[in-house]
Amino acid sequence: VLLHDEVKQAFTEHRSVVCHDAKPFMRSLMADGIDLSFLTLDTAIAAYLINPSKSSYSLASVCGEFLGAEPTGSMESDGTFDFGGTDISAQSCAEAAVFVSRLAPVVLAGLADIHNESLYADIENPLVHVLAKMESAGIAVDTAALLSIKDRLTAETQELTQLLHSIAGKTFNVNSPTQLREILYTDRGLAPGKKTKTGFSTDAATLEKLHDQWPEFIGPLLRYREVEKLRSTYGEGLLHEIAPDGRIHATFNQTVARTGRLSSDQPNLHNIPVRSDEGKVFRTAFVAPKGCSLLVADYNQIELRCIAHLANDPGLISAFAAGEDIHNATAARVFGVALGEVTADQRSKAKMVSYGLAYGMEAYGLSQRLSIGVDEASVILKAYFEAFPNVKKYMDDAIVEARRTGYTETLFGRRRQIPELLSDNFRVRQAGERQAMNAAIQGLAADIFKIALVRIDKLLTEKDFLSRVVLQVHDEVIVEVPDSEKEVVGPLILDTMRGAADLSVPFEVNAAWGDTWASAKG
DNA sequence: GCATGATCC
DNA sequence: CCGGCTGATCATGCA
Repeated sequence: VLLHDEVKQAFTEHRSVVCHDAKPFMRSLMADGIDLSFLTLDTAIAAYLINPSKSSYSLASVCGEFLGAEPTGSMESDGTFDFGGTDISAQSCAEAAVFVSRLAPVVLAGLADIHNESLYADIENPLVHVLAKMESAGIAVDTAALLSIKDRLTAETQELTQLLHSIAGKTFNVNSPTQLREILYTDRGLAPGKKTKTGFSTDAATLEKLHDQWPEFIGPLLRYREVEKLRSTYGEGLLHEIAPDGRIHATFNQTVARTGRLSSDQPNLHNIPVRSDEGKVFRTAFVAPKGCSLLVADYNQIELRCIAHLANDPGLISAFAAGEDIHNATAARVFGVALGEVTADQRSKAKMVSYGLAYGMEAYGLSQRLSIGVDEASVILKAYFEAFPNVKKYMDDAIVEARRTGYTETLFGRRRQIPELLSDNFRVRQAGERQAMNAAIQGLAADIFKIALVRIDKLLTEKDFLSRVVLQVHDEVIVEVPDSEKEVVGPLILDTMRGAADLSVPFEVNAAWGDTWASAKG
């Protein structure tokens, strides 16, 4: 049995630690006051860079792929360090260690083959420690505020349930699409919209179309859906995740998203509502502790800027360089009007096209977003590509190149294989084309953001600031800053984010201070 | 365990 | 003509 001090010495003084999925382990050691800061290789993350599309990066599956053999140990590690381990766990840990040591040179060679050494060493590897610290810090939550939000929502769902039962003339489970189908399409005899695998759809888009045929029922039903989602996922869900220290410690996954982005679970803090005022209130429950403020800093239009750079499109580049309202500038070009003559409708359409671009948009998707016909959407899309011809060329080239090589690559060398491009199935192939257009864009944004995160942490650590990054949402960081450090730390963070990469367009970073995540968001 | 429908970027 | 937007996570119902 190892003593604490020996463990501490081993992990803190050994200059080269190789590990498979180091973060949970790091976080567990952190709780015991041990800082594993000399990670040199995480074989799970290396395997992810080599192919980010796998469904699992467990030690067994990675060994199976790279070594053709798997550990036999029955105990799968939960990543925590067990000071009082049994003989059985000691045996399987030892076996796992042997496998990791065999794996290391193989995945290193794999990284070298695809020229990912610096992507790994400069970005992904240091990020492990940064994320472990972020998870371990967690974000402070105002439990009372969260409870009162949840109670209000619960009361409203109960009222709405009563109302819907009385209008339908019977009691039923409002959460059941099956029972809703019966009421809408059988009892009431509404003309069904689109179908799902199991029957007629009852999703929000379908209900909106049916609204005028039975407004007194569908109105409250849509409202119920909205409120119930907020109550269950965010009200109940977040309350369950508050740790004894009054903070939420989510997990940030580094090997899940195929584009290179991070994901968050337990709980997912990447989809806390922001669009509706009603949902946004949950952000008031994420707070700064006494004596601190939250700095919320996010990249403005980072994906569009990536497109401008990658496509080398003069129109987009000059609009960004001039600091113009990008949707207004886009609309002016697309609809052929002067900057001052753009209507709200034109701007909103241009905005939707811009959002869709990063998703590998086609006319159908745009038509759904804008609630217009596919033919009208095609006209807008055509006008867009005529106004920004390099963007069109970039998208076409991305597909051709991905089909030729089998993968796409970001500026920093992050790869994503797209075998779907060779599928016989039209639908699958077209999904592959969208991925080919999207991957280098979203992936580059992810690379840049990860660089910023690593640099921000390095800066705060090296200069012994008490400020710490507590949350990250794709293009946004939330930093808990003691009031005494606000003046110094604020500008440092913004400068770091702006300087994370050197593209042909400048980065713009929006920043706001607040006592809660909500008040910080303009 | 899969399907549906919600949230976010 | 097909048939549906990138990437995620979670709650709930239903077989």
